[in-house]
Order: sequence, then structure tokens, then C-alpha cells
Amino acid sequence: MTVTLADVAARAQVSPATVSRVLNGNYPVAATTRERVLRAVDELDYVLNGPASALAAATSDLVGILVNDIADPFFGIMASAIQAEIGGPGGRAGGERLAVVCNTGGSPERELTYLTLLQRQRAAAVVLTGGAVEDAPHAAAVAAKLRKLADAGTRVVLCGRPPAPDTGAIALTFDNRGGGRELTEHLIGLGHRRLGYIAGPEERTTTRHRLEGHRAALEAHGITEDPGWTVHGRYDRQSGYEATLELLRRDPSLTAVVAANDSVALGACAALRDSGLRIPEDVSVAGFDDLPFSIDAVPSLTTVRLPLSEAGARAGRIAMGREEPPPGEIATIRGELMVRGSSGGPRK
Amino acid sequence: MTVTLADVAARAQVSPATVSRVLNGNYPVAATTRERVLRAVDELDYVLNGPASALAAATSDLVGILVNDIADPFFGIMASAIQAEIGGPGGRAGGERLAVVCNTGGSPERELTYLTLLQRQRAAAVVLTGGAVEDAPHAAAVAAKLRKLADAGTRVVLCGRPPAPDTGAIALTFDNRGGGRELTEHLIGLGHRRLGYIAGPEERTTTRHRLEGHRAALEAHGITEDPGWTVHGRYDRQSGYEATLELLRRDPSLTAVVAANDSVALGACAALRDSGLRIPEDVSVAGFDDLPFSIDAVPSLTTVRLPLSEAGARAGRIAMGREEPPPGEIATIRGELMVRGSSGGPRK
DNA sequence: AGCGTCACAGCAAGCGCTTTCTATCGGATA
DNA sequence: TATCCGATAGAAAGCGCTTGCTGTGACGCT
Repeated sequence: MTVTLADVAARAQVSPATVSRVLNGNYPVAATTRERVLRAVDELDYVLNGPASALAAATSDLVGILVNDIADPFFGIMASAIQAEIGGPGGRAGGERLAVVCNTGGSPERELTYLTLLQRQRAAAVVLTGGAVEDAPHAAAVAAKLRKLADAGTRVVLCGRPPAPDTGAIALTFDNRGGGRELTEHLIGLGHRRLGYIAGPEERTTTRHRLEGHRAALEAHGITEDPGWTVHGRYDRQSGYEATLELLRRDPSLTAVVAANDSVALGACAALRDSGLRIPEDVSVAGFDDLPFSIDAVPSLTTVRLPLSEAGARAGRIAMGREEPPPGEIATIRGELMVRGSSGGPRK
Repeated sequence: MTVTLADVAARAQVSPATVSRVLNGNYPVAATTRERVLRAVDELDYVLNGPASALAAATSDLVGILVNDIADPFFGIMASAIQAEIGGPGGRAGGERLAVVCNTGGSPERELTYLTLLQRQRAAAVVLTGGAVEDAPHAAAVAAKLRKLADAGTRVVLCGRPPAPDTGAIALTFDNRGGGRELTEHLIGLGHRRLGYIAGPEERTTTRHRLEGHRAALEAHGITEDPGWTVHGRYDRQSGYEATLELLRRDPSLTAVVAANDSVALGACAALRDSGLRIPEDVSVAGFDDLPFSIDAVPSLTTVRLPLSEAGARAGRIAMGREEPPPGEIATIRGELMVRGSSGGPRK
């Protein structure tokens, strides 16, 4: 029914071992023999049996990429960059690896299950992107899993995620705290003193770090934060819309709104407009990430640009063993403040 | 070193066969035995060897999702919906399947290679999303591959992609032609007579169908199209920006610009604004897809909404055998015209 | 001429699991 | 009490491939 290595061997009049060696190309095979084998492969339309190969060789060519939300360009862009480096087909040199993107939906359980699934497949490498959930037991479970993966020879890389000490994982971390601080300082510099903050979901490292940066900036400038100035929500547009309405309700005198990310900021803009407020004349708005659409918002969004593509590419190369891990196995990647039209001096 | 089935069996004092049966749960095992085995699995922290299992059982739990550009929300949204249904971990019932997203980058070769890789992994199902490349030899190669996959028992579903006759693939197709026509008719209805069109890359089914719809509308209303009114480009914002500038150069009297998709439309809006033109007073703009950010554009984008999530979910269910394929194995999914602020009557 | 050296090719032993077929055992039935 | 049957458990044969080790001629060296 299906063509096997043995069939090819028979056709080429060589042993299965030879066919295997031709296909894997890590053992001397005479040119004429190789030629003959290749022809047989072609004629028979042979396709290697992945599982069998992985079993025998005790390795597979699967590389897992875990993302929190594949529908979010933040992850899409990183995944794309990672995958480009992993190779998949068309990548640069190296064996062909199947880079697979796994969507955890931000759920700790799914994250764990995917890791198990990848472990089960004996993945060659795993890249985890984006913020982690801070729930202690879960974090411990993930750490344990990562260690096990690393021990089993799977290269583990964290991209845009805080380091996981003692797991053997390489971490490329975004400086969310620094970015958050810089952003808010920019606003304060413009004269804002009453700033609302729309945070992401609680218990997420990204959420916490950005918020900490924001608060550090406030504190550094002697601004006492009103507890009502912070609202938590999801990392999407709708959440930003609702949260902004809530902020306005709590304190109509706010002159600036800082959002957890660009999507949230867009929702905030919509809410402000719907409330009859002008941006930035009445209220300034700032986002985070600098996703492609942010520059097209009207006014264009002041935000912190994160080098998503570059970080992803680097993570991909490290996962493939094509680039040295950073010293200490941890690298911090800084964002860049992008001042655009959505931020300006406060009214009055 | 690694824990195997045999280790678990030894620990639980049963045969490997029994352990396997407990794990797969399709054979009667006494409750107490099962209990004992499960405990051993737990204590040993056993993880099934996927390749070995796939080899022995001649099936795997991998499901491939091919997308043209994972950084594009169009695909991200579909992939997300598909994956949610495939299960992956956390999906509803059914065995746990590893839904993997493969990024072809729109390249025919990579598409083919990914299909081979999935075939090699003996994937349980494959979902191909988005438009296909129209290059004849390539189309034939893909068709052949799909047939082979289907023959090997892999369920093949096309989502947002034209049918592939005689391949055994189920197709859920978007009515791009109808949507394109409706959109342009809306513009014509507003009084526009000189409409620019920014098409996607040539040789893509999606590009062609949308353009055909546009032209059908023009023709139906007796409008003779100027050859300079159409510009081809990529499906991204920058391309839209450049193409719009080009259109304006060719014919400054255009009163409307129809874009291949929303990202392109956003780029078009930016170019128009930068050229000192107001939307829609001077030029109306229309997009396609209705991605989440489209409603936040200023003015919000008139576009054709495609039920990406719904289609993806359905494709996922069909791929899992959880929903009946449509009669004739082909279903056409219509878009819905969303009239918003970016379209209005022409000036004068 | 004699023999170590290469360069290749084949043998065969698994890799860790699934699954068919074959026991086994405690009733239930006659 | 002898027989049969359903419910379980085990033995063992692979699944298709990789790879360490073992030939085996052809060469080149002394």
C-alpha cells in the first residue's frame, strides 16, 4: 500500500541502510549508488515515515512555538519571524524542520498540555512567546516541564517572556517596565498630571511590568496615583473601549490614558471619540508594541515600539543552534518610544 | 534514562499491553488495574513517546493548518478558530490533537513542502486557508499532493480557498467575486464613476475573484474601466500606500478607491491623507475582510465582512469529523457589505 | 608480493508502542 | 459437578526506520 524504505531499496537494488544514508546524507555513499537510490525514490514517489524515523533516531524535526493568541498580530509577527528562521521549508540551510505554532489562548492548562504534547513528540526545540501567567503553582509546573524538556535535549527559548531560572531556558525578555516608564514620563513631560491606565489581565507578567513602569514614572515625578485611575481588562480593542468609558466615569478630569497595548489604545480612542472628546486636545492616548496599524490610527498612536520581528528571528536562530545564546542565557530587549499624534499637552 | 511504557508496566506489575490499553482506553481493563497503572504513570512521570505510538498505530494526532501569512490577522483569526475546534488541549472532547499552524508565506514551494512534511508525519487532517496560487504546474502539484493525502486517510479541508476538484478535499469557499461586486455596486450607487482598484498579487485566486467582482459591477452599470485604474500589489498596508499614490498620479480625478483588503485600504487612507485629500469627501475608500481594526479607522472603513471565525470553526469541525461536510463537498460562504464612514457620495 | 587502508555497502539489532491472538479465572448454566 | 462464557491480562509479532559493526574489494605502500 504505502511505499516504504524497503521498497525503494529493492528497486534501487541496495540495502535499506544505504537508502537511509542517502536520504540523511551523513555517511559516504558512492555517487552512482546515490543517483540510483534517488531515482528510485522519485519513481516510487516515496515519502519518509516521520514517526518511524523519529523513533529510530530518537529525535524529531518538530519545533514548537507557543503563543497566547494567534489572532493577535503581536504574536503573529513574532511567530512569523521565528518560523522564518526555523526554516520550515524555504528557510535557509539546515534540515527541514516543521515549525508549528500552538495557540494557548492564554490558558495555563493549555500551555502545559501543549508542552507535554511537544515533549511527547520529542520536539527539537520549543519557543515560548509573550507574557507568562503568574499563578505560582502553574509557574512551577511550567518551569518543571521546561527543565524536563531541556534535560531531554530540547532547546527551550523564551521570547518576550521573563526568564525561567534554573530551567536551562534561554530568555529574550522585553523591557516592559522600562518601556512603560518611558512612555509615562513622556506624558508627564507634556504636562499631564492625571493619567488613567488601562492594564491587561492581572496575573500576567507583561501586565505587571508595564504597570510597574507606569507607576515608577508617576512616583518619580511626585504624582500620587488615584486608585481609580487603573482598570484591568483584556488585551483587546473592546476591552480598551469599555475600560476607557469606566475611567471617564470615575474621573472625567483625566487628561491622558495609557493603554496596555495598541489594540487597547485603539479601543480607548474610539471610546473617547464616542464621548465627544478630541485626541490629543482633550485627552492624550498612548499604546504599547507599535503594531503595524498603530501608525494608521487617526491621530497616529504614540507608543513603545517592540522589535518583535528582530526578537523572534533571534529566538528562532538560537532555537536552531545557529546563534550563540546571550551571556548568562538572558538578554533584555529594550523598546523605543515612538512619539506620534495621539499625545500632546493637556488642555488648559 | 527516559521512562518507557515497559517501566510503567514493571512498576504497576502488569504487562506493557495493559498499560497501553489503559492509556488508550479502548479495551476493558479492570478498575483496580487501571488505577494501579495510572498511579505508576503518575509516579514515574511517564510521557508517551509520540513517534513510537504513531508508528505502531499508523496514525498520528497532528493536524496541520496552512496559512499564507501568520502575521496577518486574516489568517490569525481563521487559524485561531480552526485550532479551537481541533481541540488541541482544552478543545472540547476527543483525543488530544496537536493543531499546528504552518506559515507558507504565500510561496508555492513552501506550501508543497509543508504538505509533504505533514504527509510524512501522517497527519490526521490538513486545513488549507486563504487563496491559492494560480500557477498551473504548481496547482497541479498541490492537487496531486492533496489527493495523495486524502487517499492516505488524511482529511483535507479548504477554508476560504477555491475547491480543488477530484482531490477529495472539502471546500468552504468565500464568495469573493460576489463580495467584490456588491462593494463596488455600493460605490456606484453613491454616484462614483471613476474608481481605482488596488488589487492583490497577481496569480492568486482571491485577487482575481475580487477583481472580477469589481469589474462585473462596473460593466453592469455601463462604466468603462480605464486600464490605469487598476494597480497590483501585496496584501499589506505599505503596498496600499504606494499603490494609491500611483493611482493618484495616473488619474487624479478618481473619486473612489477599492482595496484588495482592509490593510491595503488603511494604507490607501494614509496616502490620500498625505496627499491632502479628505475621506470620504474627496475620495471614498473601501476595503475587504472587515478585520477588527477596520472599524477603528477614521473614518471607519466600508468593507465586506467575511465570517472568518465561523468559517474556521466549521472547517475545524469538519476536519475533526465532527460535522458533516456540505453537500457536494463544497460550500460557498458569502460576505456581508458593511457600509461605514469611508464611503460617501463623490464631490461635486 | 604481502598487507594495512580506505571507501562503501549490508546485516541485524533495536527504537517504544499497538494489537492480534492466546491464556486464565471466576462464575453462570445445565 | 462438568461445561461454557464473559471479562481481563499477557505474549509476541511487528510498525518503518537508523546505525554500530562487520564484511569486501580496490589501492597504495614497503
